[in-house]
Amino acid sequence: MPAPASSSPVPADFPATTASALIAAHGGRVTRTRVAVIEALQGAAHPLSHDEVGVALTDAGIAHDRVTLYRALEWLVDKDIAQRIAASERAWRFEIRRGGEHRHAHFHCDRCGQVLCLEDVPSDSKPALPAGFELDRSELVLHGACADCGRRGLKMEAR
Amino acid sequence: MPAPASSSPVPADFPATTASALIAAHGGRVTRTRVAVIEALQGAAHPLSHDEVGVALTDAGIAHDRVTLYRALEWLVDKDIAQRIAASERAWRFEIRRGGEHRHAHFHCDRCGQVLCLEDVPSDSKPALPAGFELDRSELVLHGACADCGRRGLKMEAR
DNA sequence: AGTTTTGATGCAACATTGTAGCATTTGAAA
DNA sequence: TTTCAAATGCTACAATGTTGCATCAAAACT
Ligand SMILES: [Mn+2]
Ligand SMILES: [Mn+2]
Ligand SMILES: [Zn+2]
Ligand SMILES: [Zn+2]
Repeated sequence: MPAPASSSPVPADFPATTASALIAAHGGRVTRTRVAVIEALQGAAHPLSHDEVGVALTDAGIAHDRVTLYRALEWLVDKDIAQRIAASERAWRFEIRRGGEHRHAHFHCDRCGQVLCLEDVPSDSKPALPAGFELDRSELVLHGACADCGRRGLKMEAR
Repeated sequence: MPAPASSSPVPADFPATTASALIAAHGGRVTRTRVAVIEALQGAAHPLSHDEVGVALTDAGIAHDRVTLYRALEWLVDKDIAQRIAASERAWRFEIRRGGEHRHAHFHCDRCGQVLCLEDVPSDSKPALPAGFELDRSELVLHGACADCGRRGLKMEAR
């Protein structure tokens, strides 16, 4: 089912939801890679690592290069379409930033390394900072053991 | 002023403060490297990267190997003498864990990469987690621009 | 003080994660 | 269709950690 071909300039401030609309709205070129990356992030139930996105692209039959993928993700973050999460593993994780949604905390299982979105735990503390400091955003990451891993049991299946 | 030489078994549960006492209290061997690392962390005004600790050791005239340093830091974290902070730079940072102190948040300047301890911003939220999850600790990192960098001005002197 | 034990170190090699430079391709505007 | 900057795909490279293993030395034991 081919969508109405071409035209229809996207209203730039309307919360676009399709990948191509999002890209175009930010003045970027709509490429297969970018579209696929966005769709991978949109379809994910939790923040994806660079590598996981890569797998998703492969699964979708989209050839891709490691570097291109890094650059695509970087661009998305830059445009605020996606955000990076440093959950204390070595690798960053990425998730789509749905318009209007407020920031939420994440849970990092120190056992299996999984990262979970805690949609209803806000991450927006705005404490008083030393003079001259300007706050951009706050990132709250909880650490512990996920249900699958259970607190008791072995130690350290992953950092 | 040489401390009373030798002897005096350290009361293992008293909050030891000297490096050697800390190490011994955790059943580790008191080595020059470990002592120097702890003292570097204790003397630091902010969390140090592996590399910064290395410089401190060099300054203190302590020869050291990259790997040994990593392992020393790992051991300290393992024993809960120090803690790791993932402030979203590539490299971890380490800080001493002073007994009884509650966890505090950190500020990461997205401009210059500096990390600052926000001693009076607690980082101890204990929100409700999905069933089966167990919380160990929570890490709160604020992002923005430090006073030196100022919000306005150039972009991206460091990630 | 000498011996022994085993934790800690040093070195080399490797792994992971991300960047930079540059020639080539391609999206999309003209 | 043509044009041309933006994206891509290499290839190198940088930064940060890790593994294996032979050697050293802290501290316990005699
Ligand atoms: Mn999330
Ligand atoms: Mn701190
Ligand atoms: Zn887990
Ligand atoms: Zn700064």
